Amino acid sequence: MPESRQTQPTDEKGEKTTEAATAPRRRQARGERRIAQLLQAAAGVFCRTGYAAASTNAIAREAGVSPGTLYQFFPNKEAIAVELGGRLLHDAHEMHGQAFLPENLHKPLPELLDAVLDPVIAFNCENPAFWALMHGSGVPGIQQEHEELHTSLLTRVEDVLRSFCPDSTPAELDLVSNMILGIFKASLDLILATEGAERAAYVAELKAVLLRYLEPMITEPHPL
Amino acid sequence: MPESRQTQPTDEKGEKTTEAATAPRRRQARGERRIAQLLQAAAGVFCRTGYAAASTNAIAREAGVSPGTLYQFFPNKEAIAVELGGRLLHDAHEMHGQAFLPENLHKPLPELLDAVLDPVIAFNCENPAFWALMHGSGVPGIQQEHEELHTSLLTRVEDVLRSFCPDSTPAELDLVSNMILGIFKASLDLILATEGAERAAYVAELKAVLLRYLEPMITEPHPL
Amino acid sequence: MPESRQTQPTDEKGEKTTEAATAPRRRQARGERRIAQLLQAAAGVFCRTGYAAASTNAIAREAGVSPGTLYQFFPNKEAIAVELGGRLLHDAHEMHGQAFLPENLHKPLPELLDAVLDPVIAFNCENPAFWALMHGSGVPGIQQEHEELHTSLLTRVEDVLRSFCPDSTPAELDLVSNMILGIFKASLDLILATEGAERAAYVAELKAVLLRYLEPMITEPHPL
Amino acid sequence: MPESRQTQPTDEKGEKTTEAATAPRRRQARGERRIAQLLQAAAGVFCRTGYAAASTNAIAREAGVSPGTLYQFFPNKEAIAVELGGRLLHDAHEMHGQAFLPENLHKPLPELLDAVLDPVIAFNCENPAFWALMHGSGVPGIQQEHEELHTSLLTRVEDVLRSFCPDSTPAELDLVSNMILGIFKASLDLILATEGAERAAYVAELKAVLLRYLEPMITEPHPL
DNA sequence: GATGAATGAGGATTCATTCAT
DNA sequence: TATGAATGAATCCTCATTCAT
Repeated sequence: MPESRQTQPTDEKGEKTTEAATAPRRRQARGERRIAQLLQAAAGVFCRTGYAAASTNAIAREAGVSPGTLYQFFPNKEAIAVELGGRLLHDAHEMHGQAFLPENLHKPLPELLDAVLDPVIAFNCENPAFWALMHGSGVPGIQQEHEELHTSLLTRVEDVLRSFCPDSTPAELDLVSNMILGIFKASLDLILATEGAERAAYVAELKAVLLRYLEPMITEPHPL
Repeated sequence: MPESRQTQPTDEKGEKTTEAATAPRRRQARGERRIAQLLQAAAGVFCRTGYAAASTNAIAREAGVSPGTLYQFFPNKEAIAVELGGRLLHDAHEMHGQAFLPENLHKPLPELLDAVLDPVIAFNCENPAFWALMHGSGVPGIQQEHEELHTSLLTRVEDVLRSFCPDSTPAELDLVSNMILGIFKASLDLILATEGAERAAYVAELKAVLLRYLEPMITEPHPL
Repeated sequence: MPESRQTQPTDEKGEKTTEAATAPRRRQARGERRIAQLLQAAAGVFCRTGYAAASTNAIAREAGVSPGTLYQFFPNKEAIAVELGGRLLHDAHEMHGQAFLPENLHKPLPELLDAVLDPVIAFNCENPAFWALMHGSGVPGIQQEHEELHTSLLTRVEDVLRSFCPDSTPAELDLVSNMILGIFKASLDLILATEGAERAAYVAELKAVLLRYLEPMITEPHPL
Repeated sequence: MPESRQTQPTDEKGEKTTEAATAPRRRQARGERRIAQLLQAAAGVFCRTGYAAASTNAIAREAGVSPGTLYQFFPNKEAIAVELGGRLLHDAHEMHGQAFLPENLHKPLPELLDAVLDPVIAFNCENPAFWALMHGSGVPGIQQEHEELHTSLLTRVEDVLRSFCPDSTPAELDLVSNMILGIFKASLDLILATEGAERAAYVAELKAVLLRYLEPMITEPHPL
């Protein structure tokens, strides 16, 4: 487990900013930097070669440190992926908060799709490692994060869906939400694999698919 | 390609073709069986652990033979995956031929979706290794097979699409076909992950998605 | 041990040339052919790759038989080399008998060198495997043959030498004979590595070296 | 070339060059020692079993380290042989510089032979692996070193020869030089296989052979 | 006798992880 | 802490040899 997670020794008392307190803090700062450096390197390597084929030595090399240093911060290879996944997951959660703003629920479907999908797509374009990691590592620790992510997203999608089709059974909601997520992921692959106008076209197409899929289900007339 | 495919050495004595030809054939039959056995074992291991994490020794063990035996028929690990992929690909191509029958083109969209999707889904349910292999092995030989499969499917989908929307530009056709394939693959994941009624529900949902996505594009009125 | 060496079941009585006796003989003949075929193949492979790097499967393939067949005639890889070495050794001994004819001892040195060296060189040019095998296999069985060959040659050379320098001590004889053999082997490498005029030049040079080396040692005036 | 040769990463902090530079240097020193240790072990194993039969595990065991350690310094088995050959080659070149001093050219032949042969023989007696490696490994990398060595020696011998027989054609020089080298190598085998007085006797005999072989060719009268 | 499949120990090499400095 | 050498189990693959047919 990375040191960054260790409960910092209640340093918030603020007193005694003398050497005895400054040195550890500086060290911790350096540690944070190292961890960030290592995670960024890991992100790059995972993206390029996938989790399984990524060697810890390669990650250390990419980060410009020795393998020993890597193991000073992470107990093993999986922990790196889990921590990286965790951080990205955290950012993703925050981003999802922005995307699924309650006020969006009252927009008509096309605008809601824009409001939700655009930031999610943007996030994934900026953090390609996220998708690469979550996809298929086969590692329990990450699998769990993936499921966490999936469940969280599923819940959010179901919430939106419920506001549009209040009469649906939970089973229906689950079914449709999973389809939506699946369609989204599939499109994300195409979006991440392209650039510029083509990418934009896939984004538009994704929205079209979802719009046409969902429109007939809407039972609750939305304002405007 | 396994070595057993080598042209059998035409015994020059020529006498007693019954006995002289039966023995080699029987031996070849044993080899064929071993190959099938090994490929089936490989399918299982690949399915469970993925290509990269699958060890040749594990495959041999699963097949109940020694590692040396495996290498009597396959020069290396990749060759196993390529041969397995090739065989499944072959079966897939045949199945696609059935699924995309020319006569299906004249059916209305819902029936066409049934006619095309049902056999493809059935095939994938019966050969889960196919999807696992084609997905992400990172191995050149399989990558190529995957692309071959993808291109072949893309072409077939485009052909269908063109008959429905003759006015579309090639770029549009390509875009939409890729979306269709993506949606199909995403749904396939869900379908393969479920069973019974739930699986059937996902199948139905997939058809609904495609139907609603494609219906507005139809420009060519189909009979009835 | 090859069957060819097994004491043939006293078949020389000559009686009963009927089927009961003919069949075995034919079988034995076939075995002899197989052995010759295998040894020839082994000679080729040993020549090309050396003993250590030569695989029994490669020898079998070169001979056009299966590995199992090879082991029907030879118990292991070494036995092939030993038998091959033994046969070549046998031929070499015969050839040496021709080269070291007693009458040659009375020729003047230059002619004696021609008489001895020419057939030996010819033999080695025709049987390059001989030299390759004898050289450096590291295998006990062959090592022994090599020593046998070496000793036999050494004795012959010493005999010649003694007739030229009857006053030499045994130690001197041994020393000089070893030098002569060494010079011969070194030159043989050069001779086998070249062709045509260049080869002839090396042969001439070898004789020159030996002539000049030995001439000053001659104490016994030879006739004519 | 072992990885340890990589340029040390110029620590950018620059402070305390005493401590900051000593630690890496010490580590590098350890690496150097390991490499030397491994090469010495390899020399022993190659000498005993030859290159092909030498296993990397055996070399590591002989060096008292784990197989992984060996691969920290050498990328593969061949690299060990090449590096070992390279180092010995380097030493040999230096030694040849001493042996073929220009001033030796003006000595009479017997003294020149002493001046040249004695150090070369001494070197080979002290580094028996050199000869073992250069002889017959079949590995491209070493083959090349062997040829390099051979060419270098050939050139030096031709130079000496030319000063003695200025009228010889290049072809003659090449022929004779190759013979000289061949005789030398053959004698070296005998010298390395013996000890004490016997070894000295072979050395003397080698000189006698060369002296008698070359004397008649001398056209240029040397001083004294 | 012949075949070729089967065996399994052994060899080269990699890589996650630990340790001395 | 940082380093990079050290470890050794695990992997892919080879090949001499045996066995069933």
